Formats: sequence, structure tokens, C-alpha cells
Amino acid sequence: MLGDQALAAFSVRTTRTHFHGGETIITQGDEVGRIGVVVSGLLKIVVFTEDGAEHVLQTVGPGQLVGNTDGQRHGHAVEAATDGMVCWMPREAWNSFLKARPEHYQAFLSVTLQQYQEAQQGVIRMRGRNTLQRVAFWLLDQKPARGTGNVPLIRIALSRRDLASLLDMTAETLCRALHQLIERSAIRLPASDLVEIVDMERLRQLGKYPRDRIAGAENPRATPFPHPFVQVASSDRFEATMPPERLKRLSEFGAASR
Amino acid sequence: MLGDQALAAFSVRTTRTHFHGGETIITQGDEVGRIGVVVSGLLKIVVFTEDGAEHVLQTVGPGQLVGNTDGQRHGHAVEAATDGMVCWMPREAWNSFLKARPEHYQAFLSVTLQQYQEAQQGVIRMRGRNTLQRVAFWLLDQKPARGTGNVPLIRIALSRRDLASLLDMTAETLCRALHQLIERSAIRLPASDLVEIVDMERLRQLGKYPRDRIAGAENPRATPFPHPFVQVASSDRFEATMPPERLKRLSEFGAASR
DNA sequence: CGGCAGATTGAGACTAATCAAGAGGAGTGG
DNA sequence: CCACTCCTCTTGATTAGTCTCAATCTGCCG
Repeated sequence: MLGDQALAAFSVRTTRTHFHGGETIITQGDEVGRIGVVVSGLLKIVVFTEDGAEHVLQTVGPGQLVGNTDGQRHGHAVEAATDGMVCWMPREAWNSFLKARPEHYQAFLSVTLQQYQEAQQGVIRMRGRNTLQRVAFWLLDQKPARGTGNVPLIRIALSRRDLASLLDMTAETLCRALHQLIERSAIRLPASDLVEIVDMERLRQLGKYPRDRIAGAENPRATPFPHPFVQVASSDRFEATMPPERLKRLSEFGAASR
Repeated sequence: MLGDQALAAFSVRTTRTHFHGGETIITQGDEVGRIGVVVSGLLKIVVFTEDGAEHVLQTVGPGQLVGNTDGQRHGHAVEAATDGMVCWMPREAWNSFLKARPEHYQAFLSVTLQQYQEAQQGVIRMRGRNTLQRVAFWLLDQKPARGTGNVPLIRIALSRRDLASLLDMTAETLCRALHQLIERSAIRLPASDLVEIVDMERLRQLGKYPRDRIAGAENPRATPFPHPFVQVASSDRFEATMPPERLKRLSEFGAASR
């Protein structure tokens, strides 16, 4: 699809970088002259306010973009929630690439608009919901990787503190909310970072989760930017960030709990 | 700047529409095959949740965009907060226009990214701030049109209920917050929709307003989309939405209060 | 002047933050 | 292999902040 010239000029400038959990990818206030496509792993967009507090605004998964091309300073930082990989390209390469192949503007815009929408969704999920509902809602919004025996299983890649921040509550409140969901037998906690959805319908009620979002058709995370050179692991973020030994332990648990 | 052909095909399809306060511009869930540039007045982006509650997410002023071009359904509605004007163009015209003149992609992206950033800012202003601080912060974020005697004066175009929704609180709490700001002599209320900033510094402290935002340089609302055919009233949203009789009454008030 | 809708003010209920303390888990060094 | 430390997670009691409900007030229109 790409012209030879554009492709050559472009792919030379492309850099894949591995990152590790906790690492800072982009520092707040920096001018980052490059843009990155997340290939695997999970990033988090955080903001440090003047009083030193850290706020997690959004998570960025495979196929989504970080950085900006307009030479503006970053109003937020980007940190790694898990290990993973980003594919970077410098601003000039990016811009000249887009200029040479305007048809890719459409894809770029689409992903940008999608992340914009996701930011709006993030606000909406906060509104008119108490802490319990927000937690339930978030759980339902995660890609439910099926565990052993087709039970929906969710890996919480974020720390309690980070997830609490994302959901705009304290870690203590998040903890209480999770255990309230357990008491009402909507979920179980095989491990502190694993959530097993026991009763999907009850969880929906508790989270005031709209019917039309159930299929995930409204705001699918899976319209990844069609990066020409990188295969994006979009479908299985679960396995991508799940260490093998955990999977093993998990299946043991599943067998034991039956 | 525009090629004759593109210009001709484009300007024919452009439609200016006046809107009145309270009017619904875009219905939630609609597929709107067009995009609009706000010329004057103020729009609000609202979401109706399943339980019937209405949430104001954002306001859209002159130079900013509404609608989308990707044929997707709207996750939110757009309503008029004041009287004003939008300049519409159908999706096909828009897309072919951008295709013909790729250099405008940059501007389009820029405005989109800006609104994206604004959405993020909207989240941040909520975080780690109580109701009083949110109100103070919002006031400082408004374009302070100077009133009589160079006193910063702000017109609240939104109803109490809408503004409260935007700031994620109840109308009652908003009201109390405003009056608390008055008690601490940071502001005055010449009329229920007019705020006079008496002590800017105190208001900043009460709103935890960062220093670097004071100049408004960080996130200026004034990088309007350079619409080729419409003159955008970007600088004076105040006067644009201020009925003449109010202005007159206001100056009388200013004279009387000295 | 009466009616109406939005804005204001007040009192009580309830949610979530804060402060404090205990439990679990991973890594380190002897 | 075990004790020790550090850090995160969890749990409990208290407090502060907002929401809710209700009543009153205000400006506006016919």
C-alpha cells in the first residue's frame, strides 16, 4: 500500500522499545517530538498536580497512541503499568509520512477521535455513580478473558492505588467496594489481582451498566491504528500481560474450587 | 489559498444555521453526517444516561467543532446554551475538502486534539478538588471580559442547573459555593448570572489554580479552526451572548457601586 | 396581581475520605 | 531455610463534605 519512497523513509526511522512496569515513558511537561503506537502491555496516562498528587486519567492499550506530533508540551505523563512494547517514530517522519499518504490521516483521526471518546466515556462512568457502581462498571468494561471453565476472568494490571486513582477514589474505598461485590456474590477474588465474575447480571445491576454496552459494540477498544509494520496484540491483552506461572497457578485454583 | 475547484465544491455545500438557547442541535444516538464550526454563541455537550439524568460534559465555543465525520453514532447530544450560529457542512463535502487540501488536516487535527485535551483538563479540574475549589477554578478558567472600570466580569451563560452539572455537583451546592466565595470576598454577584471577580489572588488560592495557567497560555481556547468562509467571534464570547439591555443595566450598576 | 420556574437557604442523612492499625507477600541477608 | 524489613493490601473507627428533601424567595410573564 505504501509507496516505496515513503516506506523507506519511514521504516528506517521506526524504533521499537520495550518498557517495564513502573517506568516513565513520557515526562509531564516534556516536548516529545515523536508519537508511539502501543504494541503490547498497558500504559497509563497520569497527571501530577501542583500539590504533588498523582492522578491516573486513562489507560492506553495495544493499538492506541501516545505522544503528540504538534510539538506541544505534554500536559500529562505516560507511565508503564506493565511490561510491554511501543513502536516510536519521530515527528518529522510521522508528519512526512502522513503528508505523503493522506489516506492514513483518516486512520489517525479515527484513533484520536476514539481516544477522545474514551476520555468522555471515562467522565460519564464517574457521573451519577457511587464508588461501588464505578468499580462494577469498570470491571464490566474490561475485556473479559475467559478463565478455566469459561468463567469470565479479569486480570487487574494496575495496582490498587492506581486503579483507585483511575476510578477517582481512595485505595481503601476501592478495597471495600471489591469486598462488597464479593459479599453480594457478584465476583470472587482468586488472587488480589484476579477477578472472577460469578454473576454477570448482578454485576450489571450493581454497576448500572447500560444494556447496549453489553456487547461492547458501542466503544470497542479494538479499532487499533493500522500500523503498517507492527503486529498489534489487540485481542488478548490478558494473556499478553499474564506471566505463565500465574496461569498455571490459576488453573490449579480453578480445579480446586470446583 | 484554496483551489478554485475545491472551493466551489465546498462553499456551495456550506450552511449557516442560527440556533436558540435550549434548542437541541444534535440528538444523542443520531448519526449526523455533518460537521459544524461554532461561529458564535455557546453549545453544551450533554449525555443522557439510562436513568434519565442529564450530564453536561463540556461547553463548545466559537472556533470549536461539533459533530463527527466518521459516520458513527453520537454518544452525546449537543444543545444550545445561548443563541448563536453554526456553520455546517455535510460529511462528503468535508471529507473531499480535506482530501483535496491535506494541509487543512493539520488544523483539523489540532482542534480535535485541543478539544481532547480540554476533555482531559475537565477531568483534572474535578480531581482532588472539593466543590468550592471547582467553582473557583471554573470561574478563573473563563475568559474574563472586563466590565466597567476594568473589573474582571464573567457572564454565566449556563443555568445554575447546567453549570452545576458541568462541575459535577448539585445546583444547591453550587449556590452555596458561590455564596461562600462572596463571604470570603473573592467575588460579587451583581446579578445571578454575572460574576465580578473582586480578589483574583484569593480566588486563585481557593481554586488551587496553578500559576502557569494564569496567563491562559497553556490551554487557550483561541486556536479556532481556520474556517475559510466564516469569521469566528473568538475573542469576545462575552459580548456575543450579552443582550444589549443587560450591558446597559450593568454599566449602571458599575456606576452605582462605586 | 397571580402564577410559574429558577434560584436560594436550611436541616438531616449518607457517602467516602481520613487516620490508624493489622495482615499478607516479596525480597534480602544471615 | 528462616528471620527481618519493606511495601502493598486490607480492615476498622471517626470525620468532613455533599446530597437530598423541603421550604422560601426572586424575577419574569401574562
